[in-house]
Amino acid sequence: MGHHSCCNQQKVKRGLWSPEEDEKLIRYITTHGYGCWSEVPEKAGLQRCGKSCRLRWINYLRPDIRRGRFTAEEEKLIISLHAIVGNRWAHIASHLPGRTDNEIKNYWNSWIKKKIRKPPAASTTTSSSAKTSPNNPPSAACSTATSDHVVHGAHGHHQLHHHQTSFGVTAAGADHLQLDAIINQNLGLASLPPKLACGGDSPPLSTGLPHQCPLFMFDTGAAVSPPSSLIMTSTTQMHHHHPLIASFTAAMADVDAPSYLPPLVDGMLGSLRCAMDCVGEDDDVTTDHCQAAVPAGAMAFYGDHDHHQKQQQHLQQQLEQQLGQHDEQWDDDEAQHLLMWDQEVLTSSNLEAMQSGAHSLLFMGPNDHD
DNA sequence: AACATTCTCAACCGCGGTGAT
DNA sequence: TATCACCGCGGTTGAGAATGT
Repeated sequence: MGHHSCCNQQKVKRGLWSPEEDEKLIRYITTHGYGCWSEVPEKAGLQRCGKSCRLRWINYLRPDIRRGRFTAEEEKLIISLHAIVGNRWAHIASHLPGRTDNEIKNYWNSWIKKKIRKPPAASTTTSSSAKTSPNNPPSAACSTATSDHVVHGAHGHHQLHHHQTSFGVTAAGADHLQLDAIINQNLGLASLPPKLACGGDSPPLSTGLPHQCPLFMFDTGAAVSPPSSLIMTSTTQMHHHHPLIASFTAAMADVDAPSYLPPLVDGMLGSLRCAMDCVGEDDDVTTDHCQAAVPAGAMAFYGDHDHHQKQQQHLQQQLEQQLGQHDEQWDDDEAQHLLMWDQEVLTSSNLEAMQSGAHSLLFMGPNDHD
């Protein structure tokens, strides 16, 4: 194992930090700040590299660090955010004040490890045999899969696979979407068709998890064929009590701070502004109508949108053609809640343009801001 | 009690992005 | 434009703690 390029010097200490070292670092940072980490070790009298000092400060010594177990709300937020941004721990951590990316990453990895270790047969049994140590996330401890399906994104199609492989096999070469699928399975979601996985007719879960699934995400394309991902947000089961709402309402209120938003929607700020304007202008649309929010920072707006019915029907056909490579019937009630990408009127041609030009498509609930 | 196994989490590594020169 | 140094991030490791046998 080599050393950092910044710490090739002799006498650079490695390994666990001693209380004395911590004290030196804290004293230095609190009096001088940390403008240049490479200078910190020398000025603080530490035989560490700057990188190590930075890590120690950020992950452990920061005064605003929040330690202790993750709350249920934090867990839900992590799950939802991970479904959107994947292993972008720093992004996820930015939504959890006082938590570090390292902490979240460790938490997630240990959780996933537990899931992978579970034999497939266990997924059809009750959770009574699951370890219920306080270390286990509730959602993991109560993960009684109700499905034998795993959703994979592959080569332009989303597919349902009967669960014939162990989690270990599935996860071994998996990207985060596959892991999501595993998780979703364990949340009892994957038994539904992907496009309806969050649908209003999904039965309440008996897992103790909120029965309103905030979102469902699946990969529809190979890397060379955008969109690389689609996020389907349910409407009927989302409501404003979801913990994500508060988080992203705050984000919406500060759309000039794009760094707050995950990159997935960095390019969507125009749409979001438009959506916010819509809320402001339409008296019939209250915050209670902003029933859905996904971690990507999008919102679904509810309201009277009869005049969009034809557009939606047309969109439905398009989606059925382009997305519906499987047998399930499109649910009209669900279709009611599918729209819409920008302030543009949706046509088959601009839908195609959207799909060819966008890295990701985010379908939100119907709005009527045109 | 002793040993084995599993879990937790702090720390390290290497890569990519960015800004200065 | 190329190079370099630095920073931040995600992946990984490994020591110690906790738990199981």
